[in-house]
Amino acid sequence: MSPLQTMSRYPFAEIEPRWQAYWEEHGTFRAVEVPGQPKFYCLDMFPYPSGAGLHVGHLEGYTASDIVSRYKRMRGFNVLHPMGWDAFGLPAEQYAVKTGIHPAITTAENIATFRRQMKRAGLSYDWAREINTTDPGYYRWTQWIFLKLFERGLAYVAEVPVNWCPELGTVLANEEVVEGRSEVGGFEVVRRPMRQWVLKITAYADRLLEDLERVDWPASTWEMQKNWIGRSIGAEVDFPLDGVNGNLRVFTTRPDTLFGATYMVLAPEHPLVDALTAPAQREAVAAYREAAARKSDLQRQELDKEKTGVFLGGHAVNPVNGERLPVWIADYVLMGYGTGAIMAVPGHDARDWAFARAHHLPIREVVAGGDVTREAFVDLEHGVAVHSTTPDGAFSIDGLEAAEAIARITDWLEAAGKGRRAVNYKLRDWLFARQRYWGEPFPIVWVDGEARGLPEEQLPVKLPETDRFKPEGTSEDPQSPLARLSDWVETLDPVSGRPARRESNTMPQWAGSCWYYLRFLDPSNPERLVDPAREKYWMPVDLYIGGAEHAVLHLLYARFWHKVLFDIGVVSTPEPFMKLVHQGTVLGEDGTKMAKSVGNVVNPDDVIERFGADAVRLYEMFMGPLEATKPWNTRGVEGITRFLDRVWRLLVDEEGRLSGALTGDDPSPDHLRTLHQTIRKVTEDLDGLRFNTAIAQLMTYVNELTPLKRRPRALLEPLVLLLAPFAPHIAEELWQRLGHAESLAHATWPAWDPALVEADTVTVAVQVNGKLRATLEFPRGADAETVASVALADERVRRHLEGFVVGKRIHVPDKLLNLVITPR
RNA sequence: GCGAGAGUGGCGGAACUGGCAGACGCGCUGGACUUAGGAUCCAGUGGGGAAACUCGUGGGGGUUCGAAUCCCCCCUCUCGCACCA
Repeated sequence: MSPLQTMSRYPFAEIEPRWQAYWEEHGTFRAVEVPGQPKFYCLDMFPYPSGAGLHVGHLEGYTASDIVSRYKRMRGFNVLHPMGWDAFGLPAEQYAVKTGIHPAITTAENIATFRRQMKRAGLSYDWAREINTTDPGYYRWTQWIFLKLFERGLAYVAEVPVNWCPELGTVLANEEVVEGRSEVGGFEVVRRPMRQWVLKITAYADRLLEDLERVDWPASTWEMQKNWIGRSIGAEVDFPLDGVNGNLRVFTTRPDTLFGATYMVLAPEHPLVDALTAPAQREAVAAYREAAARKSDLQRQELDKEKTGVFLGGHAVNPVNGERLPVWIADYVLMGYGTGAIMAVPGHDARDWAFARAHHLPIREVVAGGDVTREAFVDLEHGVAVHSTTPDGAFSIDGLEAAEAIARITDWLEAAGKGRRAVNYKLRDWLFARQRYWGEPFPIVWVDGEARGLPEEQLPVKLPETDRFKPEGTSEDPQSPLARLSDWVETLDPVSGRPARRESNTMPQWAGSCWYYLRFLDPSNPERLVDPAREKYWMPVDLYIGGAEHAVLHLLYARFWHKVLFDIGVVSTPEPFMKLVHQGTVLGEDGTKMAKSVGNVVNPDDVIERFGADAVRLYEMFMGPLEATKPWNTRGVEGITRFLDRVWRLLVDEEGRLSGALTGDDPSPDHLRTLHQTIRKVTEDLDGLRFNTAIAQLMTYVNELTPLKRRPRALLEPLVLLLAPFAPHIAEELWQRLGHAESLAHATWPAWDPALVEADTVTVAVQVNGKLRATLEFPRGADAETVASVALADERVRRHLEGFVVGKRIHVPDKLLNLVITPR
C-alpha cells in the first residue's frame, strides 16, 4: 500500500486497537444487575475452540449478536452478552492420541487464539464472565446436574442397542450418527447392545413438544424438533399366541385396519422370537438374526429396496376375528420403536405391501377407496372401512371414515381388554456415556455392582492426569482410557467405606453445553450453580444466535436439562431460549463450502489486517440476510471500506483534523427528512435483524451528505450513533473527535420524528391498463379528481387514450392512478 | 420418498398487508482531477430498439384494474428426516 493510498483511508489500524484497549480498561461492557432496568440477554452459541481458529462464518453470527447487543445498550437495556468455550471434545483428544500432547494444553492455546480473534473483531463481550466447560469449577456443576438426574431416576444404566464406532472407540448418540456414519470423522457405526448410561429424555417428550409453543424459533427448527420427538397416537393391541401361552403386543396408529392384518412381523431382536420359532425354521431364523445383527445402519439403508425376512413357523391370533396369522421376523421392523412388533396390514401400509408382495402373503382391503392390488391405500381422509365386522356380527366399523373408525375400535378393544390407547415417540432415551478421556467424569462409584452417586461435597470429580489418551476398548468391552488408571478408579464408597470403583466413562460433549447459558449469569459462584436472584433477573435468553446444525442435538438436550432444573427449582422459566436465529453458511469466494482441502477458507485475521475490523463486520452483515447461505466476496469488503472512508471524510479533513466543513447550521428540510427516514429504517431493521438493508440505508444517507460543502453537525452526530453498533471503532473515534468525552456505547439512540419522515410532495405513478405511462408530482394527500385531471392532461398519458373510453379509475392515494380503458 | 425453505440484472442482493421491479453494494462504461491511478469525484449501467415503445422476477396456466408477491401444475437447487408401524 503506497503512502498516498493510505492518506485517503481512515486509519483503522491505529484506531481499532486503541478503542479495544479503551473498552477493556473502562469495563465498558461489564454487565451488572440493575434492579428495575430492563435487561436483554443476547447469547451466541459458544464455540468448540478448534485448532483452525475462527473463520468468517463464525464471525457472521457473532457480529450479528454484537450489533444487537450494542444497539440494545443504546436503547437503554442492561445487556448481558457473554462468551465462553465448549472445550471438551473429540478433536483435541484425537490430536492428543496422535501427538501425546495433553488436550488441556492444545485447548488452552486454541482458546487464546479464539479470544484474541474475537477481541480483534471488536465484539463487546463481558469477558469477566468467560467460562470454560473443562474448568473443574465449571464441570463440578455439570456433575451436580447429573447427580440430580440420577437421584430422580432420569439417569440410569441399561443394556440398550447403541451405536458403536470402532474407529473412534466409543459409542455415539443417535443424533451423532448421520447416514450410518459418525458425525465426527465420518466413520462407520455398528449397532450393538451394550450396558451404558442413558438419560431419560423420553420422560420429558410431551413437555418438550408442547413447550415449543412458547418459543419464537425458525419454523424449520421447530419442525425438526417436532419430528425428532415424533409423537404418534394410536393403540396397543394384544395378539394371543397360537399354541403357546402369552401375547404378542403391537403398536399401531391404524387400529381401524385391524381386520386387514394378514401376518405379523417381529424385529429380529424381539424376545418372543424363540418361543414362536418352529424346529424346522430354527436354522433359517438363527441365520437371519445373525445377519441382521451384523448389519450396520449403513448397510441396512443400502439394502432398503428389498424387504427381507423369514417365517418363524409360529402363529398369533387376531383378537378381532380369531384368524391365525403367520409370524415373521424382518429387519424393517425396529426393536427400538413401539413394541418391536407389528401387525402387518399390507393393504394399507406401503412397507407391509412391499413385504407381502416379496413373500407372497395375502393382501386384504379393509378401507375402500384405492386399489390395493396396485399399491397400499393409506389415505386417512378419504375412504371408509369395509370387511371389518367380527364373525359373530357383534361389532363392526364398516362404513365409517378412519377417524371415527379408530375411535370406535379402540373403545371396543379397551372394553374387551384386548388393547388400549397408546402414545409412542420416535425420541429415544439419550445415550450419555462415552469411552473417552477428554470429558466430564461421572460423579458415580460402583459398589457391589450398584451405581452410587457421590455426595455433593466431593464434587468436582476431577479428571485424572495421564499421558495415554487412546481408547483401547472393544465392542465387547468398551473402555474409557480412565479405566486403566487404577489409582483413580479404585476408591472407597464414601457412605460405607467399602471398596468401590469409579465410573470410568465420561460424559458426551453436549453435557457442558446443556446449561452454560446459566453459568454466565453467575460464573464463579462456588456455592451454587447460579444465584436465584441473578437467574430471575437475566433469564430467559432473549436472543440466541447460532448454527442450524444444532437444531436438534444441542437445542433439544439443553431444553431437557432446563426443564429438569425448572422442576427442581433452579431456574424460573420453562424454556431457556425465547428467540432463536440461525446464521446462514458463508461460502467461499468460489461459491462452494469453505474447506481447508479446497483452499477457499477466509481467515478473519487476514481480512481484518487488510480492511479493518469495522469493514469486516459491516461486510459480514451487508452480504445478505443473516439466515441466508451466501458467498464471500473480497471485492465487497473493498466496497465497504470505501463507504467507511466516505463517512470518515465527512468529518475529518486531509490533515486528520475535524473537518472545517462542519457547521452549526440548521439542516435543510430535505436533509432533515432523509435523516429521520434513516433513523426509522435503521431502527426498524435492527429490531427485525435486517442488517443488510439497514446498512444500505446508511449508505444512501452518506451518499446524500457527501456533496455538501457545509455539513451541519445535526446531520452527522446521529449518523455516527446509527453507525456505532455496526462499526463501533470508527464511530467511537468520530464521536470523540466531535467533542464527546464519554464512549458512545451507552449514548442514547437517535429517535425519529414521524412528522419529519414524510415528504409533503409525493410521486404518483399513472398507469393506463396497468402499464406505467407517467409519474407525476403532487402535494401529499391529493384526491383522485386532482390527480386524474392532471394525468388526463399529460401528453404521455393522453396519447394512450385516443380511440378508447376511460372506464374505472383506480386511485391509491399518494401512490398510483390506474386508468382502465376500453375501445370506443 | 416425506417435510421445510428458496429460484429476481454479469454478481451479492432490495421491493411494507398485491400498487413505479432491480434500493444498496460489487463489476462494467464514459468523463473530471492527475506524472501516474488498482485513490478520489461526477455521470451512466436489466434485455431489445435511433426513438416511440416493447419484453422482462425458474417454466406453464389462472385470479385481479394491477402479480416477484395470491391460487393450480411442472422444473431446479439447498437443508432436514429417512423402513418410526
